[in-house]
Amino acid sequence: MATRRAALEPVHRSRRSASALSPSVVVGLNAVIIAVTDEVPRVLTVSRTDHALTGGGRADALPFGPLRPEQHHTLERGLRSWARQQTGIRLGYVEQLYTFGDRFRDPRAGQDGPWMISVAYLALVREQQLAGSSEAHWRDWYDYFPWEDWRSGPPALIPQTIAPALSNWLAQASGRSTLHVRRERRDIAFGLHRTPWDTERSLERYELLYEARLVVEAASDTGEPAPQEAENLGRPMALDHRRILATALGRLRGKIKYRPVVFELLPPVFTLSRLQRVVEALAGIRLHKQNFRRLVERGGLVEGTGQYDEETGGRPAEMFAFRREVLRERAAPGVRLPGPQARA
Amino acid sequence: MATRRAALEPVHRSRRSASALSPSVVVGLNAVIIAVTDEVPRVLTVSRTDHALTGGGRADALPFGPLRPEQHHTLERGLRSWARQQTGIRLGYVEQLYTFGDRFRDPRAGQDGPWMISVAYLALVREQQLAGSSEAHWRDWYDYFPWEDWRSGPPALIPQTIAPALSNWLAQASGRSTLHVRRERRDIAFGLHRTPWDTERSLERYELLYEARLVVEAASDTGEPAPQEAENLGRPMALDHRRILATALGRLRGKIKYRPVVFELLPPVFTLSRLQRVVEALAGIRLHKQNFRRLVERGGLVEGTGQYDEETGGRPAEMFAFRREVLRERAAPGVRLPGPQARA
DNA sequence: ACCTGATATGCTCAATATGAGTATAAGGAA
DNA sequence: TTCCTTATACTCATATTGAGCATATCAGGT
Repeated sequence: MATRRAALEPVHRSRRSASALSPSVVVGLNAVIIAVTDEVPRVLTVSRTDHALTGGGRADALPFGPLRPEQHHTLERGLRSWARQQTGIRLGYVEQLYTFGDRFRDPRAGQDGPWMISVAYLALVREQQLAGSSEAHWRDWYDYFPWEDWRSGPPALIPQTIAPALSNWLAQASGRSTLHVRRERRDIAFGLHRTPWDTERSLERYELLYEARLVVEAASDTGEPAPQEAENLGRPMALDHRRILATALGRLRGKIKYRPVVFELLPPVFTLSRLQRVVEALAGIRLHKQNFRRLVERGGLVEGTGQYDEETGGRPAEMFAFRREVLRERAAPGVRLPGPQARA
Repeated sequence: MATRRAALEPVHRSRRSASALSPSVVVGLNAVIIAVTDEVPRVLTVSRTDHALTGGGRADALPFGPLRPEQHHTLERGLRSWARQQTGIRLGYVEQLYTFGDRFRDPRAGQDGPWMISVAYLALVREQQLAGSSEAHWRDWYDYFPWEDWRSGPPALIPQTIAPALSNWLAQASGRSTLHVRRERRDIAFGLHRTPWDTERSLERYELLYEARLVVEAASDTGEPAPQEAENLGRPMALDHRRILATALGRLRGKIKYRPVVFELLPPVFTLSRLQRVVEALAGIRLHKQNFRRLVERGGLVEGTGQYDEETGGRPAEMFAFRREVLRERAAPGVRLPGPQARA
């Protein structure tokens, strides 16, 4: 151990004092690549062995690679390069998401292991085939967060599994005030007790479940076995990748409301129904059709092209395109969601 | 040894090669600490020598320190610790802002110098005295961005200095399409040609000025002398700190609209006028008084306490307090800005 | 006591925007 | 034709906004 450490020192120290001040920091780059194909929002994952998980099996992971300062001129370019290498996809729209450093250390690396911080990015692409050879897969993001999909009403999972399990977690609170704090967090996160469901709180929800040890990652991080419920609470991912994905989900759900980013997920022309289905897929709720149309059309976000889609199976739908001029006209142009439709 | 190496494999191929792959990355932590004291939003700065600037003089900088993995258990705690050390202030509300890695390299370090990435945080505190000894100062953030303050109408700086300088920059565009792109960026960023002023685009504005070489930092980074206009376009900061501050400004302006963060800047009880002045200071615009009051009061964001402030110099104002229950009632509780008041 | 000048707080009203439908149009299939 | 399906148009009660006018309550001067 000691020798190993010593052997490493020179590498880190070589560049003068700055390095000596903060040794052994590895910067990772993670990509959350999102597309929407017929009603389902998908995330691009790669498969990788994760020793923390169930006996060294393979787990879903986000495309990832360490920052290489000599090659990557910027963080974002490094990210693009890794994404391309691991998935074959050339990214278009990319935005920085968050930098994770708090919770993630490889448990086996020990206290003096290298500190890893991950800079995560969100990328939006149009649906596309993957090159056959790669380890990459498109997966429904609701596989990871089944409680986030309210498109066909409130998921039964919440009253049946999550709420009871969280009540249990409440009961374990030590003092009166922790109890109160926990109850408030639970209610706000999951929309319990007359609190409305807030689509953007996906990260809070995941973190709450993690804290209550209800997702399998929490169990593997602590070494304790996962409780029964965890099996039903979504597909796990490697390391803290599901947390990163939850962050992406919340961010994207918020952003579509005030910036026209949905169009990154759509072809240049599309029907309003298709636009609506994409928004619904992301937000995880159903919207009132006529009002949605009124909002995007009269809001100047889209314009008709005069072409018609004959494949609808009903009356042909007009094809629309994003109306770029809206950027000049309105301060925060996005798909403001009209009140959610009552349950289907 | 071999076992250990294998165990780390998934994360990055062993410590040794990981370091070899990404040598010399220094992670810095920057704090943008904001307070509002009588109508002026302030940022906490420290003075530091900056060799890139005007012959090694001293420049304003944000509290900053490198991440020390051995000491700092999380990024945020590292940040708090540095902020405390450099300014004496113990931070309350803190959120991560952005990670900067793209533009900032110390010019003198050369190509193979250590790569520095900075994780910047936004902190909100109540107005408070600074310990006398420190190098820290509270500064009006509009000293750095004079064009951002629209509280007494559109700043003359924009039509008089910025617009002409940017037109000049437009003229230097090479092709027809770059010209078009530049014009659109300019108009949207600065609200020119019937585009509305968007308070949240402060980063875009700063970056545009930087690109057009109209702020002194741009000049020092390239080695060229700063053009005349740059002197009037805000007080400079060390390195890329003004960019970080511009990011903070935009983020905060956006966030007050959907999360009740303003209250972090206020004492537990306050008059509605004071609340309004704080919001106006941040947003940089004046609001319609009666409508503002209606919005926060009827929106359930605050509640009267029955106490009155006798110091108004007019009719005493009732003291209000943040109403925590709003978190349960509304999905995105914040100070939605009522339409800006017509110019004073 | 009575103005005047500040603020604070209340109330009105027209113009829009929203939520929730109902009605009609235009295709394909039985 | 008659259904069934999806698209698109129009309606209408209600809520939210933008913009002002009106009144209340203090301090200070006369």
